[in-house]
Amino acid sequence: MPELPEVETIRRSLWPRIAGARIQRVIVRERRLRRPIAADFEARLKGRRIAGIERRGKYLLFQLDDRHVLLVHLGMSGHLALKPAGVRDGPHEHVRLTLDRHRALVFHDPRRFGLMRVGRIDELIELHSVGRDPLAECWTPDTWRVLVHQRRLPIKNLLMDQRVFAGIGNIYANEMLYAAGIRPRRRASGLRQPELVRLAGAMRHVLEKAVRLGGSSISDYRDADGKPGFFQIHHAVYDRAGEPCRRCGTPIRRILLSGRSTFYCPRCQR
DNA sequence: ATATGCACCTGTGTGC
DNA sequence: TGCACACAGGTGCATA
Repeated sequence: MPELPEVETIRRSLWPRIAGARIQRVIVRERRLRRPIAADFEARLKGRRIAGIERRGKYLLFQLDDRHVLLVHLGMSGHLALKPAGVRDGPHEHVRLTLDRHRALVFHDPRRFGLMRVGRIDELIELHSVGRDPLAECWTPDTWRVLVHQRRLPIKNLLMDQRVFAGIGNIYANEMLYAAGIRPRRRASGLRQPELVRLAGAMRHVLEKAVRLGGSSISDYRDADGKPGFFQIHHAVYDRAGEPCRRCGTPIRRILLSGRSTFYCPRCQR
């Protein structure tokens, strides 16, 4: 479900409320996530304080006071919510961290594509292949030339490659390609300099705007306080097949790229 | 090495 | 109303 803007929104809404909180109890109701939750998960968390929250791509890293890290990935349908302790668990609330001051941090994930792990940061192999943050880095034309060099795959697939651009998923790949006026199927290596410059600007602009608006709430995404995002109101192409392009009125097209729905305006994107 | 297809899950919407 | 099917914000592994 969540891409960079949604994960960043959760991080920002969570941190001021749980900074320094002590984890008093750990309740795991379902260990079968993308990978099974390890047997020592509870013991490694109990009694720790939350010393920081960092984001790497779509991963959240809760820094603990013993130099370990709680790694969380929300997959397609994962949520993190801060609730009053004692509120009854719903059917898909797999992990509950009871905090001090009568609160609980709850992980909810119907499809169970999410991930939760505790370890030293160098033990968390998932992080080894996470690429560079599209917002944190300065993307120069030289950087882009290296990235697209001899890459014959569609540019949309390159944008969604987490080893390259950490955090971009299906919604924002579609939206930034529209903003840049580039068709999703174009080969990465075939993009010309002005197109790369437009794409670099669109990447930053789309993601920053989405973060400002709290991400996209398609069906049930909420931040840690239960508030929805509002970027979906501004989607130009995502999930708008057949609807008129906001710029030229041409119906938005839907195609499949590597099995993922892909949307574009045939007139505005070349 | 690189690119695609499919599997992993549950929930929801659509059409018959 | 019920049923079958397609599809959903992601990732990883097997296969060409």
